[in-house]
Amino acid sequence: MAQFQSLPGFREFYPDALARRNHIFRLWRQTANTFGFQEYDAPVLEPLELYKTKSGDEIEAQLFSFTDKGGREVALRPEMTPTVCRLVGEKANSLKRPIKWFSIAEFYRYERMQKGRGRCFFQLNADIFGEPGVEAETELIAMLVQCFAGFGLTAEDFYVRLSDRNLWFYYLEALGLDEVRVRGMLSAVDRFEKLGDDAFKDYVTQFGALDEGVKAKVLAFLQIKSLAALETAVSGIPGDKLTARLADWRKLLGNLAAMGLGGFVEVDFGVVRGLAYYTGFVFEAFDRKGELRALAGGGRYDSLVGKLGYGEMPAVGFGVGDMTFALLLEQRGLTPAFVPTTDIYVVIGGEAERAAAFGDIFALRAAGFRVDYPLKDLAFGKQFKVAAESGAKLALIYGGDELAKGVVKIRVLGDRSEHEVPRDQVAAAVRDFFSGGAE
RNA sequence: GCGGCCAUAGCUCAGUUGGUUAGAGCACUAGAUUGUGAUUCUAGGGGUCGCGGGUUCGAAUCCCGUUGGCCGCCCCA
Repeated sequence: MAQFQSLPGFREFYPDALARRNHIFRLWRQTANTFGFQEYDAPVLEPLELYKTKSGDEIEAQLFSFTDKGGREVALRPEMTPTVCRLVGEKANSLKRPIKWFSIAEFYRYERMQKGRGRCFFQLNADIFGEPGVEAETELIAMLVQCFAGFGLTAEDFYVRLSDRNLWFYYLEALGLDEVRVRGMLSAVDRFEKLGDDAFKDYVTQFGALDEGVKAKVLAFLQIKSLAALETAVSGIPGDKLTARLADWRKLLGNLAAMGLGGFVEVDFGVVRGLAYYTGFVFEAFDRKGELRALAGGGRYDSLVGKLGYGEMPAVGFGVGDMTFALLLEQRGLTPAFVPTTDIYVVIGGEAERAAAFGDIFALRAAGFRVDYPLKDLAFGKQFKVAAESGAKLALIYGGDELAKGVVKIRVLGDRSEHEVPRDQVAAAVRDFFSGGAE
C-alpha cells in the first residue's frame, strides 16, 4: 500500500486538522491587526548565503539546502528574521516609522523530530523596526501575551520571562571580563538551567579556571527574579550606562503593568537566549507547568540589518511556533471543535425537482450563503440525516408536492419546525432567518 | 550525529508454544426505509501484517538489515 510516504518530519493537514490550524492563524492575524501591525510575505526559497551571513557556516547542517539548476546555492527558509531585515533594509528610506510588521509563514529545518518540533512548522513573526526605545518592546510583549490570551489562556497557563543581554554585558564587564569572555559566559548562563555546574565546562576549557568570586557573582545574578533584586545587585557598580539601563527597565515594566500585563511577565536573568545577535532585552514564553519547550522567543537585534549590508536599523521581534502552541491549547482543552461549513442543505425530490432547485442554489451561493445538496438522488430520510450531520441550520425542500403548489418548504433543523414560502420569496426568507437569528 | 521503545484495515487494537482463507470495534458505502433526522438490524468495500532478506515443510509470529514513528540527548535561529 504505502508506496509513497510523506517525507520525515513533514505534516499533512486533513480538513479537520487544517480547521484547527486556520483557527489559530485567524486569531493571531486578528490580534496583530488590532495592535497595528501590517502583514507581509516573502519567498520560501532564499540564497544560502543569507543564513550563513547571519548565523555562520555551521547553520548549513540544519538547513534544507541545495544547488538549483542555475547553479545557485539556495535554502528553504528556516526563519523569517533575515528575510524581513532584507525587506526593510531595501526600502528603509521610504518606510514610515515605526515599521510594525508581521507574517504567518512556514519554515523548514533539517532536524530530528521531537515533541513540539518537526522539520516544517509555522511561525507568527512580529517585528518593530526603527524604534530604539523600550516602547517597541512594550508593544511586542503585549502583543505576544494577547496572541495567547486571545485563546482563553491565562497567567495560570503561561508567562513571559524577561531578561537583558545589555545588562548582562555591563555586569560581566564590571567583573573584569573582556568581550570574548563575556560571550562565553553568556552561553554558559544560557545552559545553566539545564546543565547546572556543567554549563561552565566549555568556558573553563576555553579560558582556563574560573575565579570562584566571579562565578559566585554570576550565579547570584542569573537568579535575579525582580527589579528590586536587580537594582540591589548593580547598586555598587558605577557608570551612566547602567543607570540609563535601569531606567529602561523601570519604564518597560511600568508600561506592561499599566496595560494590566504584570501577571504575565517575570524578570528572569536566567534567560539570555543562545545565539549572539540579540543586543538588548530578550524574552521567552513558557507554559507554567514547565512541561513543554519554549512557546515563543524574541528580543532586540539592533545590529542585524546593518550586518546584512544595509543602513543601521534598530529592531525588536519575536516568533511563535504553531506546534508547541497547539500542544498547549490541547493540554488546556482549548482546541476549538471543528466548525461545520454549511448554512443550508437543499433536499431534492428527484431529477425533475433538481432543475428547479439548481437556480435557487446558485443564487443563494452567490448571495454568500454556504449551500450544499446531494449530488445524486437520495431517499428523503437519508437527505435529512445528511442535512443534520452537515451542521446546516436550514433545509430547503424541493419536492414534487411543493413545486406543484409553487412553494418551497423551509425546515429549521434546530427545532424541526417547517413552513412554506412561495418560490420567488425563498431568498428573502433565508436572509430573514439568518439576519434575525430567530424563527 | 547518539540512545531507548515501537510498526497488523482510514483510526484504536486482538491475533495462543510458528500451523488452514488474518479478526473486532469505530469510521466509510449500500439496503431495510419511493416525503422527514443522531436509534436498530443486515450486507459490502477496504490488509501483499512498513519494506527487503534469512531460518523453516510452513512466518504477522523467530533472526538480520532497512525505512518510518514516538520519546530522550546534542542543537534549537
